[in-house]
Amino acid sequence: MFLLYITNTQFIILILKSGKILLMNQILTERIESLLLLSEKYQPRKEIESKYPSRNLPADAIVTRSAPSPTGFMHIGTVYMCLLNQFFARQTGGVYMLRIEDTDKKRELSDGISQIVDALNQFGLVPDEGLKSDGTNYGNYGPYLQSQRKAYYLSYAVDLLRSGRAYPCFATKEQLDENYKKQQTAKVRPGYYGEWALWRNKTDEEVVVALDANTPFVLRFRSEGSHDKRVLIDDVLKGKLELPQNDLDVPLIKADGSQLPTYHLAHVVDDYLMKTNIILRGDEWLPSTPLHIELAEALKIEPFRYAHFAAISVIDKNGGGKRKLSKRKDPEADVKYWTAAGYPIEGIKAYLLGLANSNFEDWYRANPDKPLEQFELSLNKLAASRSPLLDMPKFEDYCKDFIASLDQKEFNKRVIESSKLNEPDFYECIKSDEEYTNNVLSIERSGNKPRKDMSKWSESLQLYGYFYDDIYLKEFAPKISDELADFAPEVINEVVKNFNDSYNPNDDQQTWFNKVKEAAEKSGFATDNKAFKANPELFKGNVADYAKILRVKLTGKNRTPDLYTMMSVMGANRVKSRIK
RNA sequence: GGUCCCAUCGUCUAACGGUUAGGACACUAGAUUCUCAAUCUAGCAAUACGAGUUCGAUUCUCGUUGGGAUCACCA
Repeated sequence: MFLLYITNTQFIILILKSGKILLMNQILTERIESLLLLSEKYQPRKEIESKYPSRNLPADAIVTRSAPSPTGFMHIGTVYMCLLNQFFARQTGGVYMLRIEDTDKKRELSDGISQIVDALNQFGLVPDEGLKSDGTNYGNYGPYLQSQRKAYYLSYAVDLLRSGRAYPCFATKEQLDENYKKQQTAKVRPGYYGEWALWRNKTDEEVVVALDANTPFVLRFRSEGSHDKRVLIDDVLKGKLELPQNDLDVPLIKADGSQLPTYHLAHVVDDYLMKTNIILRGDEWLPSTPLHIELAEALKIEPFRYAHFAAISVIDKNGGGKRKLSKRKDPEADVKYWTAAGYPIEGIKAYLLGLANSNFEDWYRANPDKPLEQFELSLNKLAASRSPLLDMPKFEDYCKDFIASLDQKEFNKRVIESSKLNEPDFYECIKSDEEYTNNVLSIERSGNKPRKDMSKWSESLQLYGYFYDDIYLKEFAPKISDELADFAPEVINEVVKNFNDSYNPNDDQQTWFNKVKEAAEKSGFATDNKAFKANPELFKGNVADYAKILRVKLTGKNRTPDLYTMMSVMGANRVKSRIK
C-alpha cells in the first residue's frame, strides 16, 4: 500500500498507492498523537490483541452482537435484531453479545443502558456476554461499553495516523456547511472527499498554526478509494452487490472533547477484537459498508461478513407512504408501548419470528406446545428484500392465540399480575374471593375451542370486571340504558319480570334455556327464528333480542360469554340483584 | 440530485422457466335451536408498466414508473 522511509532527519516519507508522496514531520505527528492520547495510554496493537484470543468454537458457530446506543427508549426494531442475533448464535453453538455504543455523549440518556438491558431481560433475550442493568460487564471479550474502550480506539487511530491513513482536520461547522453549499451549486456529490477534503493536503506549517492556536480537530481517515471504482460485497442476506468504493475522509475520533470514536472506527475495532462472525445489522448501513471495508483494510483486518436486513416499517399516518418505524413519530416503536399495553412477550416474539421467517407460521401451528426457541431460524429465509410493514391485527391474532393457549393457572397468574400493576380496584376485587375469581377466569377457556377475545392483559377489566359488584356498579351498570336504547322501558320491565318468575338457579342448562324460551314467548318475542324473519313486525324481537336484554342487565355489555354459564358462576343472589 | 436496494392479493409472504399463482392475517356471507368470541364452510382479492429471450416468463435481460435506504464530529 505504501512504503515508509525514515530519513536521518525528522521526516517520514510516505509513498501512497496512488503514487502521491507525503512528507510528514515526525515531531508534528508526535504532537498530534499526544493531543489524541490526552488521558489515555497508547497500547501497541500486539498488546491489545493478546487480550482477545480466538474463541474456541465449532467452525460454523456464529458470533453475533447487538450494538444499540443508549440514546432513547428501547426500539422494537432493536428487540427484533437481538432476537435474530440470539437465535443464530444459539442454534450454531455460538455467542451473542450486547455492546453498548455510548460514543455520543450529547445524546446519551442516564437510564439508557438499563432501559436496554431491562427490556432484553423482559424478552428473555439475555446476551451471553455484555452488560448488566447497573453497567457491570460480564464476558471475556469486554469491556462491552464503548466509552470504556477509548484507549483501544485511540491506539488504533494513532496507528492510522502513523501510517499516514489519518490526519487532523480543523474545519469548523461553518466551513463544512459552506463546502456543502458550494458542492450543491456546483452540482457535485456532497461530502468530505478529494479536493473537497479541506485539511487533507494542508502543509505542516498550516497544521502547526492550527495546533498553536489550540484549535480542536477531528481525526479523519485518509481514504484511498475512488468513487469511480467498484467494491464487491457478498452480503449474507442480499447476495453479491457492487458498490462504489468509499472516498470519504470520515471522522474517526471526535473533536467534542470526548476523544471517543465514531461508529465506523468503533465497529471495525470492536468486531475485530470481539471476534464477531457475522455483522447482522440494519440495511441503513449498507451504503457505508465500502467505508468499513476500506477501514478494515487500512488496519490490516480481515474483512467481515455482513448481513444487512430491512427494518420494520409502518404506513405514515400523515403522508400515507411507507417508511421506517421511527422513534419520534410512532409510539409503537417503543417496546414499552407494547409491554405497557400488556401484549404478551411470547406473542410479540412469535410475531417477530414470523416476520423473519415466513415458514415460522406453519411451524408454530404445528408445534403449539414447543417453546419458540426450538424453531430453527434460517438465515437464508430471513426476509432480505424489503422492510415488512407492522401489521397490528395480525400481531394481535398471534397474541390472542397465545393467551388462549395458556393453561388456567398461568392465565390467572398473568391476569392478576397485570391488574395489580394497572387496576388496583379490580385487583382488590380479584383477591377478595379467589375461588370466585378462578371460576370467573375459567369461563369458556377449557375444551379445544377456547375463547380468543383477549390480545393483551390490559383488557382484563373490560372482559371480567363486571363479575365483581363494585366494578359492575361503577363501570358497567351506567352503560345499560345506552345499550338497551332500542327497547321500550315497559318491554324491558316485562322481560325482567318474566325471567325472574321462571328463574331457578338449580336448573341445568337445557331446562334453563327452555324456560328462557317460554319467558321470551310470553313477553312477545319470537322463539322460531324463521317465523321471526318472515314477519318481524309480529314480534318485539327474537330470542337473541330477549337474551340481549338479560345480558346487558347482567353485565352492562352486549359482548359476553354464554349467559347460562355466567349466571351459574355469579350465583342466584348476584343475578337477581342485577336483573330487576 | 448522486449512489444502492426493492417491486406477487389490503398486509406478511410461497411458488427447480411449465401451478387453477398457494398460505396466513384482515374483510364479506352462511352454519352453529341466545349475543360476542371461537369453530366450520364458502367468497372477495395479486404477479406495477413496456419491450426482449423462450415452445412457454411471477421467475431471466433491458427500459419506464413507483417505493425505500443513504449522502453528520448520530448510531
